[in-house]
Parts: sequence; C-alpha cells; structure tokens
Amino acid sequence: MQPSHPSTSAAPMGAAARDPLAGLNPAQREAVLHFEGPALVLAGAGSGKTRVLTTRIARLVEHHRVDPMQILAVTFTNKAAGEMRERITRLLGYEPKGMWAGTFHAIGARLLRAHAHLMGRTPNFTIYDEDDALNTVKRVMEKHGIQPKEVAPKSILSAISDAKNALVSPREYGELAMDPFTKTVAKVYPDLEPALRQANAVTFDDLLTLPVEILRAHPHVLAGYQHRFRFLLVDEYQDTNHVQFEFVRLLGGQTGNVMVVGDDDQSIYGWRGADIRNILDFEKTWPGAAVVRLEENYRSTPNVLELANVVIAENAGRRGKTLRATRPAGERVSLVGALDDRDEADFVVDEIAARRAGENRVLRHFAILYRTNAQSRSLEEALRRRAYPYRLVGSVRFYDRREIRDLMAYLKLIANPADGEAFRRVVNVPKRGIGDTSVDQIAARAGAMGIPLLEAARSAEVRESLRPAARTALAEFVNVIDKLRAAAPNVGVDELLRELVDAIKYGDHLKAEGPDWQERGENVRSLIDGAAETVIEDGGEVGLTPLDHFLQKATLVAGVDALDPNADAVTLMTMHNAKGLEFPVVFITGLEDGLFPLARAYDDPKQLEEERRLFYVGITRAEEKLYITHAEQRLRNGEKMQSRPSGFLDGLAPGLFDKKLTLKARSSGRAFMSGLGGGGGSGRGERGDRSWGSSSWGSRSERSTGNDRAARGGQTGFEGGDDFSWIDNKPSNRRPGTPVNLPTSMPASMKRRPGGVPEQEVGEGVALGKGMRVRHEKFGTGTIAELAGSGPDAKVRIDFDDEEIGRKTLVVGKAKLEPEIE
DNA sequence: CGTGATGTAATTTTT
DNA sequence: TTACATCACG
Repeated sequence: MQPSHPSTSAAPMGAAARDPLAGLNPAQREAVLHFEGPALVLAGAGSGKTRVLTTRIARLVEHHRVDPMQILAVTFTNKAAGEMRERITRLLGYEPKGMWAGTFHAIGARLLRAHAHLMGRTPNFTIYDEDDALNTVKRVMEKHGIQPKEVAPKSILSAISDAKNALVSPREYGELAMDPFTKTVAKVYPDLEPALRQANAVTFDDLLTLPVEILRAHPHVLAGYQHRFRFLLVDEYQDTNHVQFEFVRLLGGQTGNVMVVGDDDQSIYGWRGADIRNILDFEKTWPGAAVVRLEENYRSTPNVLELANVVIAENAGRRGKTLRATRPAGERVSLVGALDDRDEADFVVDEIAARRAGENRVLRHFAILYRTNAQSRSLEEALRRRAYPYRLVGSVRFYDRREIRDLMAYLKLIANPADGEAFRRVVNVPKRGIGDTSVDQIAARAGAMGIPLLEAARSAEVRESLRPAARTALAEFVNVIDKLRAAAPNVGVDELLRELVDAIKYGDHLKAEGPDWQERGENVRSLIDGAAETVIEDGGEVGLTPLDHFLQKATLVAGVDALDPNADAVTLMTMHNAKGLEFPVVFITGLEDGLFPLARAYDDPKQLEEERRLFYVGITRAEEKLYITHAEQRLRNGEKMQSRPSGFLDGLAPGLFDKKLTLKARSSGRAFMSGLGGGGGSGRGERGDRSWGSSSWGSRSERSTGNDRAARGGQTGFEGGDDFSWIDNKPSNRRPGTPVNLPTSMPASMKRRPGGVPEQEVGEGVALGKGMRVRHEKFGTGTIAELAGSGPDAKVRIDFDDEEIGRKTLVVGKAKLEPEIE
C-alpha cells in the first residue's frame, strides 16, 4: 500500500510516525530492516531512498538500541544532511544527538580539525577556495619559473586535484609523469603542500585526502573511529571518487556495517573523479553484501518515466534497472522547438503564466533546468520582464561577490594569521597605498624567513624597505587585524563584522568604488545577518570559536544549500544542481547538439554517456509535467550560433512526445524543424555553417561571411556545396528545406560527432590535423601539436616557429588561422 | 601607486 | 559578452 500522495520529500504520513514500516514496499522494507553487514541499495530516481535511509537510522536507534553517536551518515549536500536530521528527529520524537551527518567534505573537515597537528596544521586552519588554491599554485609556478602563458595554472591545479582525488602522492606522480605537461605538474605538486602548510591552509581536496592519510598512518586513530562509527550510511554513492571510497573502506572495515545508496544511472560527476565502479563493484569490496533494488517510482507520471527509461537504455555498462510507475498517467511530455534562446525563454515563461492561472499552481512548482550556467541569462531576463520572482542556484554565488569575499578574507586572516592569500587580498582593501611592489617586498621577506606574511609585515626590516606612506599604512593595517583578533574570541561573528566594517570604513570604500554601492551594502548587511544566525544555530562546538565555524560553513556551502524552500519563486539551475530535487513542472532547456550534450563530449563515449545520465537526472526531476525545449539559434559568446536538436532526441519514438513549435519558430518557416523526431538528420549539414564563417580561410574574398548569411534570412545551407563533396556521408549538398530523413532505428547518436568526420573541420571546410602547418595573423607560422574538441569550440595547440611565441593554445572559432601557403 | 585604455582569450558541470 | 592581463600615463 502506497501513500496517497507519495513524494520523496513529503513528510511521512501520520501512520508512519506510529509504525515506521507502514507504507513501505517490500524492497524498501528489506532495506530498512537490514541491520548489520554491508548493503547496497540501488535506488532509482524517486524511489523513496531518503525515506529508506531515515527510517533505517530511526530503526537502528529505536529498535536495535544503537547510540546515535555510533552513526555516520554521508550526504551529498549540507542541506540534505539537515533534512535527514530533521526527518529522523520527527521519526524518533527526539534529536539523534551525537550522530554525524554531512557531506564528505564537512565530515573530513571535522575529522581534520580534531587531528590537525598530525598534518602540520592547527585546528583553526583555513579552507582555501578555488581562487586561493589557484593563486597558491601560481606562486609555486613562479618559483619554478614556469610561465602561466605556457601552462595554464588552472590546468595544473586541476591535474593536481585529480591526483589528490585518486590518492596519488606527489612522489608517485613524479614517477608516472612522462609528457611535458605532467612533468610540469610534477614540479609544482610537491611544493604545494609545504606552501599550504605554511599558510595553515588546506584545499577542498585536502579535506578528503588528509583525513585518509591520517587514518592510514595512525592505526590507533583509525581504530578509534572504527569503534565509534559502528554504522556508516552513504547517500549518492555513485558519485564518490577514490578518496571517498577509501575513506568509507577504512572506517567501515572493521564492522562492515556499511550501507550505500545510489543509482549508477545518475552518476554525473565523473569529471570530478567520481568512479562509477565504486557502485558497480560494491560487492567485490564488501563480499556478502545485501543488494536491494528500489525500482518503484513514486515521483513521476508514467509518461515522464517512459521517456527516462528509453533515454537511459541507450547507455551501456549499467547495472540495469527499470523504473516502474506507480502514479496514474498524466500529461505527455512536450518537446518544443523555439527560434532562438530568447524565444525559448519567452515560451517557458508564458507556459508558467498559463499554468499558474489555469491550474492553481504557485511559482515554487516550476523549475527551469539547463546544461550550463550561461544559459540562465535569457531565462532570467524573460522572468524579469514578467516580474516573476526566481531563485537562481549556483552561477554567482553569494560568497563569490567581491564585497563578501573582501570581508570574508578579513575574517579568514583574523581567524588564521598565517593565511597568506587572505593577507594579499585585503592588505590594500580599501586602498591604502600598499601596492604590488610593497606586497612583493613583504612576501620576499616572509619567504626568506619562513614566516607568514602578516608576521613579516611587522618586522622592522620590511618596514624600512617600504616608502614612508606605505610604512604607516601597513602599520595601521596590522593594527586593525590585531585589534579584531583580540576581540574575536569574545564576540559574535556579526559583531566582529560590524567592528571590521567600521574600522576599515568599508562603507566609504564601496561608495568610492561604484554606483552599485547600495546593493553591495545590502549584501554586506545580509552577511552580517547570516553571521548572527549562524552563531545561534551552531551554538559553538568544542574548542572552536564561532568564527572558525562560520568560516567553514561559508566555504563549504553549496548552491542548493542556500535554497529557501518557502520562497514562492521559479527555480533556475543546472541539472547538476538539481540532483536529488523534484518539482511538479520541469523545463529542460537547450537540448541542442554541442550544448547538451556538450560538443567536447562527442570525443569520448564515456563522456557522452555521462551527459546522457545528466539528461536522465533532469527528466526524472519532473513529477507531473515535463517540457523539453531547444532553439534553432542561440547567442553564444555574443555570437549567433545555429544549432540542431540534440542527438539525445534522435530516434526517440514520436509517441513519447507532444511536439510543437513556438509561434515565432512556426512563422519563421524554417526547414530545420521538420527534422524533429523523424528527420533528425535534416540539420546535419548545418553544422559546418554556423555563423563563424568569418574565421574561415582562403575564401573570404569569394564568399559572404556568416553574418551576411544570417541576414539573408537564415539560408544557412551550403551554397557552395561543391566545396564539401569531400565530406563523405554528409548531406552537405542538400539544400535547406530538403529534409533528409534518417532511419529512426538508428538512435545511436553516440556514434555521431557533430562534424561527422574524424578530423576537425574549420571554417568552411578545411580540415585541421596534427602536424599541419598553419599561419596566424599575429603569431606567424607554426605546426599543430594537439587538437581537442570539435566545432568552433575546438582547441588547437600550436608550436609557433617564432621562439618568442612558442606554444600557444587557441580556439579554432576565434583565432584567425590560415593554412600556410608555400 | 593608481588609473584607464587596449587587446586577448575564453566560455561545463561543483564540494 | 566579459574577464583578465598588460601597458602607458598621471
């Protein structure tokens, strides 16, 4: 018997409060009743896994008399952890005191604080965000004389991040490094840890790796935790990476009481090192594991589920599972073609308006999902035109705003005087006349003496080397920090912030900075308000100041954590952010080749499968009504780009959708739409003719540019068709308006790359390849060393003949490249 | 030291 | 479109 309105996020019915097992299906019941030993719960989307997790924990406590202190629950977001706590509290009638629940990162941070000294830190260490970490990397690179032009600091950082997530030490990395790039990384990697140590800081990744290092190197510490955490539960297990796997393996190794819950079809973080094998091979790691499959879906209508099942069935290498609907049939899924992104956005908002008026819906019921954050823009504009409130997840996070980052950096420096990145960020904010030259002086001194920047700033030696103005300014700065440091242990973070803002006259600074000072001042106020709340919420945990708590929380918040569930507003976010959420009405926008799936995913079947899983995640967010939209033309980087409907839509039975066009798309009378469903191939030829004709070579004089073409009413076909006869298997000579139908039995869009050819085509049909000689307008001639991606977004690495210029990475669509003429 | 102008490259997803 | 780096100038 199922609850009448089953919804995974809805509170259990009253009956459930009396008998927790009531209303569970057999599979759910089996999972809940599981007591000791390893267990894998394969939970399809919307199958009630949160309920299973919370009910089981409640049962452990109530029925098996397990002390909540012995339970460790890992969730994917902080918000999920909070909700889990609440639900357990409701089930038990009291709080599960002592239970640890949180993300891997939050739990890692907690563990690390307790044993910071083992890793050369103190408990008040700073968690460096992406920016801080990047700056640290840049500094290490500088030390080694590695030019940021030659190797992007970002790629070095991300290579190191990958290594850390795979638990590859600097030493091992050095041994494995073969090619020039990894060898460069191998130079930087070993120096990163000492630099972080010096600043009493850690990176995000360190929150996972350092705890594992501690547990590995200190058996008594490990034994302590193994004893303490008799029961481990891990949610979203399909998205764990190697360190996280190892963390779980270590902690659960003694008892084997590890229950993981996940869905291999929803694994979408491979790019972050998540290893889908963790879930696929669970029984190998934990022999004798119980396996429970939750396949009954309580969330979505059969129409939505059918689409989800069909889409995901394309993927190979699944554990295999089919969602069964329990809800009555509802509306069909709508597939909508729009003219451009603005038209698409207007359609979405109009539809929201109509449904709100006609169906007794509130804005909170609607979610608009997309692949990339950049897509939010046109949607936001459309919503603003209608004055609909919306909440935007991700994108520009609150803590990413400049004014917030400034103040946070001050707080970081106050909490951890060794934090060099914080020092650099704020020493000249507001402007004090301490510029780069002065900071370099201080840094040089600090480096030589092996002391933190703030310490160096106190030394007489450093001061003498500065000009008088900078000297006094620096003294004043140090004073402010010292004063606030002294106050920190005794006052709340909000009070501290007020004093800080006052001491540095931050309000004046904002006014001097620009006309938006009022809005930014508002943000500062919000920060202070938030700080006040945090203090109350956490109540201060053993040995840590409220400030330390606040900083950690702020650093580890995810976009969704900040979602206010009560606000009546439309929700906008990426599909990644939507994981675990659900909405009555969902729009998935931008279903276009090159955007979703992203162009680069075509290179690699693995990536393409991950994109498809992401699509699956998006689809399964919908409870009642799902819209899928795509646009023929989209503004990308300020440039109009033609697109064809996503390959994900190819070959799907027409019966799955309700297809339509927006008014504008209809009246424009484009041929491309005829390709919807049956004729997915009709747009194929358009790939080569986006409006980047201007970057083409050798033909500009004879040919109109792409822009001209667009102006001619979108006749974007291959007018000069003969040029393309070399492209095999491409309907390139076909005129627009003469759709070519592909057999619908060939849904293997995986196999189709946008270009349709193994080599990169550029401009109007010249193939680029490794080893090819090209000429750049500015850089002269060179040889192509590497080629990555496809379409105009493809990147080429070119070794230029001019030694001064050397190796450069260019974007094909942007760089003015020509073949070398000899 | 601070600034404004200029050019250049990049645009995936996030704890 | 926009972020960022670099450079010349005040």
